[in-house]
Amino acid sequence: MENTRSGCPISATLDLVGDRWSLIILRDMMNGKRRYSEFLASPEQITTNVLADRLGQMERHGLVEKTTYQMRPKRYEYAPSEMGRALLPVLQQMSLWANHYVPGTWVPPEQFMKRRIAFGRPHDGGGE
Amino acid sequence: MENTRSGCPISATLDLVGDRWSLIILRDMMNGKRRYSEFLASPEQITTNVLADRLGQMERHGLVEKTTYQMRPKRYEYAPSEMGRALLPVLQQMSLWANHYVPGTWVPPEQFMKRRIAFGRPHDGGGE
DNA sequence: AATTACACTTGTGACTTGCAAGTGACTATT
DNA sequence: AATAGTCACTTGCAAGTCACAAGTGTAATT
Repeated sequence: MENTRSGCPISATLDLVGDRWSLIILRDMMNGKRRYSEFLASPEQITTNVLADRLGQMERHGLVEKTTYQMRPKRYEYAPSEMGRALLPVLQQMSLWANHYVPGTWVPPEQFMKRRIAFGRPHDGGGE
Repeated sequence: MENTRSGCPISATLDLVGDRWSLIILRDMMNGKRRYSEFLASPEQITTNVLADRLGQMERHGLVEKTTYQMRPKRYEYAPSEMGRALLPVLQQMSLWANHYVPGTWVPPEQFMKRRIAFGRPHDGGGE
């Protein structure tokens, strides 16, 4: 999941977030979660090594920004970048789709579904 | 990638199509491709075993319908079901996002981006 | 000094993927 | 009639990714 398979925008998106976990973490961030332990607490039960790996990957790709929220002991928090936040419409469409076609899925809160994002000017993903 | 991790519609969607290939195959189907050899010919270069596996998985999950288009020798074609076609908005949003944020991605044809789908009545995914 | 909290890292085995080659049913060509 | 070709796969194996459990480093708390 590192370099790009083709110029197709769909495959490019999947090369960045086309796995079982990245968009779950982004979803949590959109809902205000910021810390490692908060992501671990989600019902999908991501494991610690995969979480650390995905956070690092998304940071390298410019989807997530890592900041130190406390020195001594050093503690970090993770927030979605503009590029990361701009994936909200993808998450919203997935939600609408699953609510229609996958029985038993819950309906997300209005504040999640109604939120609108605005694209900023494009920037380079800052690949590794 | 088989049973559901939580009731979250995003995680449910990812449980069905959250891998590197399923949505690429669906994209090809949305663009009219129907046959095994056509999917293999795409620039992303899926391998034969993964293609066979994903087609079977998506068929079992009700995203794809397999029909025999010729007896003697038996030949099959794969078309997206309504459930599969309903993922178009997800693909469109991914395209918009990548065109904005991932340099070098091509812009999909208008007929792909402008197409609109209508949700039918919900139906059960037809688990395996 | 021992315990707790947070944010990870490491080790191991199981599962999934990529790559290459082979198979079976037929059709077309020589 | 034998050979070659097409299509839609299947099989085998090595390499990569994942889940699960345990351990590490820094510092505050008791």
